[in-house]
Amino acid sequence: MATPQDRQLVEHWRSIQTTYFHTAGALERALEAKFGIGLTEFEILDLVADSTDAACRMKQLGERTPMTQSAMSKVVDRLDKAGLISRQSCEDDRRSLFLELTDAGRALHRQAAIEHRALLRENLPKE
Amino acid sequence: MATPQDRQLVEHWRSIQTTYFHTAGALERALEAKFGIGLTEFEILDLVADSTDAACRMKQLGERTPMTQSAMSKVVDRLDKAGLISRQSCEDDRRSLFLELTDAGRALHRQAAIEHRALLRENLPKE
DNA sequence: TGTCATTCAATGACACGTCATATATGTTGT
DNA sequence: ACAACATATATGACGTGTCATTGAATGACA
Repeated sequence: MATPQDRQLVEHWRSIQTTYFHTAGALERALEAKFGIGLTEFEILDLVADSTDAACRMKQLGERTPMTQSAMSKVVDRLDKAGLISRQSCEDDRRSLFLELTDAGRALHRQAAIEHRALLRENLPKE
Repeated sequence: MATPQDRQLVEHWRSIQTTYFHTAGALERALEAKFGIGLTEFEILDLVADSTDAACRMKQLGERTPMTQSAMSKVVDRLDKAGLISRQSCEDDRRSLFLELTDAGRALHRQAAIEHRALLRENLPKE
C-alpha cells in the first residue's frame, strides 16, 4: 500500500465490488421474493429470451455470461425442473442442447424483467 | 426488454458483472497459487493492514466491506487458524474483538499486496 | 473404418457464503 | 438490582458455485 495511484486503484476496485454486491443482493432478494427465482436463474431466462436465432444455444449462452459451464448446467437444470425452460437435443449435433422458454418461463420473465430493469436503474451509479 | 435505454442499462450491468468476475477470478487464482490464500482472506488482511487506529475492529471492518458479518467471522477464523491474524478480546467491551496481523500475516500481506495491485492494474478498465 | 483427440453437457466432492440462530456481553428504564 | 432489549461475534444447516472428471458424440486422419 504505497503510492497514491495504488490507493486510488484499490478504491476503484472496492467501489466496483460494493456496487456489484449491493446491486446483485437487491436483485437477488427482489426476484426471490416476488418470483421465486434467483438472480442467476433470471439471467439465464433473460439470455434465452434475448436470443433470436435457432442455434444450439447452451454453449453459446455460456459465452455471454461469466458463469462456468458447470454452473450453467446446474442453473438450467433447476429452470427445467421448475418448468420455466425446456432442453431439446439438437438434431445436427446431439451433444448440444437447444434451450427454449416455456410459456410459464416466458410469462415469468416478462414480469421479472420489469422489476430487474427498475432495480438496475435504482442501484447502478448514474452514467 | 423494450426501450433502448433498458438495453443499455442491462449492457452496463453485464459489463460490471463481467469485469467483476473476471478480475476477482484472476485475483483469486493468483493469490491462491502464489500465497495459498483466497481473495476474501487477502481482503481482510488488506483492511487490517490498512487500519491505523486502536479501535475494536472486527465490527468496523464489516462496515468497509460488502461481506456479511457471518462471512467475516469465518474468514477471520481461517486467517487465525493459518496464523496470519490474531484476535484479541477488547478490554472495554468484551463482546468485541480486536484484530491484528501476526508477523507472518504482515509479511505475506506485503508480498501479496504487490501482486494484488498489479493484477488490478491489468484487469480494471482504464479510468 | 478404426483409433485418438476434441467438444458438449452432467455430475460428485468440496469450499464458501447466507440465513437464522446461539451465546455472551452491554445498556436502559423502573 | 432486575427485567427487557440491544449489540458483537460464532455456529449449524443449507444452497450454490468451482474444479475435476465422466459419458456421449463428433472430428480428423492414417
